[in-house]
Amino acid sequence: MTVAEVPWLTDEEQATWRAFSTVSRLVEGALDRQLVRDSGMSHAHYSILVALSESEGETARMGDLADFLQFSPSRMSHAVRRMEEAGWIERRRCSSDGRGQEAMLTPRGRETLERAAPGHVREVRRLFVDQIEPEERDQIRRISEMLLTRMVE
Amino acid sequence: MTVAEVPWLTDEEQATWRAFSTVSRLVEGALDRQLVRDSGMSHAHYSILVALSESEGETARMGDLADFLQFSPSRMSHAVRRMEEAGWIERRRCSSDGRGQEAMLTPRGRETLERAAPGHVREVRRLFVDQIEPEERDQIRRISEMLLTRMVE
DNA sequence: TCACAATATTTGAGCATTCAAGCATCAGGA
DNA sequence: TCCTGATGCTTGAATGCTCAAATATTGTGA
Repeated sequence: MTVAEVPWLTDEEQATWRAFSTVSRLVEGALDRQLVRDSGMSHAHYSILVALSESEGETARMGDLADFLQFSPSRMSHAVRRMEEAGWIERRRCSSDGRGQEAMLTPRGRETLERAAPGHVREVRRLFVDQIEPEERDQIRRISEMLLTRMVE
Repeated sequence: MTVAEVPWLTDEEQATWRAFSTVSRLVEGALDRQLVRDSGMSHAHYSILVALSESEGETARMGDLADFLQFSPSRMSHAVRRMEEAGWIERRRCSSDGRGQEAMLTPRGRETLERAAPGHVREVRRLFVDQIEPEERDQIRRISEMLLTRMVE
């Protein structure tokens, strides 16, 4: 496809895209830094701890975790290895499928999550949730879920 | 601050936050992959090329670039070094301030940008711009710019 | 039953980003 | 003029993510 065949972005489209893209990156970066600074974990690690804590038996298959969080298998594998080294997670072979692995939250992992959560939630509120009106929240949610659906399906 | 003192997220707030956060990450990741695959550059590199191409004389101070794109100085420095190695950018000492550096687009950098742009714009359209109605676009823009203002000020 | 493709996950290399520290230059006051 | 702190940028170490390749197990059709 040549340049001429691509409909360029209008000024409005470009301004919207740049604002959205920049704010996403800044919010994500700020959350990451807060978690690393105060709890020694990345936002990815935090999300995995949350996902496990919400799972039946605080245990989940690697693939299910990856699907739920929309992580690549490799990202999940690297992250869980780190977290196992930190003592937050244990891995064991899946009984029903020898190829699979189950990740399980350890008591220490649960404690770590519980200590990290308040500061993280406060930051999510400060940067995002408490900045937007309920009406705006509904708009963002609707649009985000629509985009997500089309990307994931 | 203890757990009890942090107002937890309601289900609605949490759903909104998770959808926004996930979709931002997926869109950013998809754009990055498209650029790496088709043009051998990251989204950060692309943004720097665009910023330079829009600058007076296709030249800009490192710090101004970093401010404009909301990059950390160190991120900008590493990125520009790589791009200089690739022959897309030249760096020279700033004449008015011996501490400063000016980054300038090379002809090869401009060509690289022009070749990369159509595919990137197409992807931005496919994943974001063309998926949302004009009304939704205005909503996203307004909210994003509001959040940005409060983060950057 | 056997071969072979599909699936689940891991691994290693390479690049990007962050933080902390370092270097050079500039600006302002004694 | 000199000293000192601030500024602009770079550097190196540590970590995380992506891709491609590897490993192990499972399912399937002949």
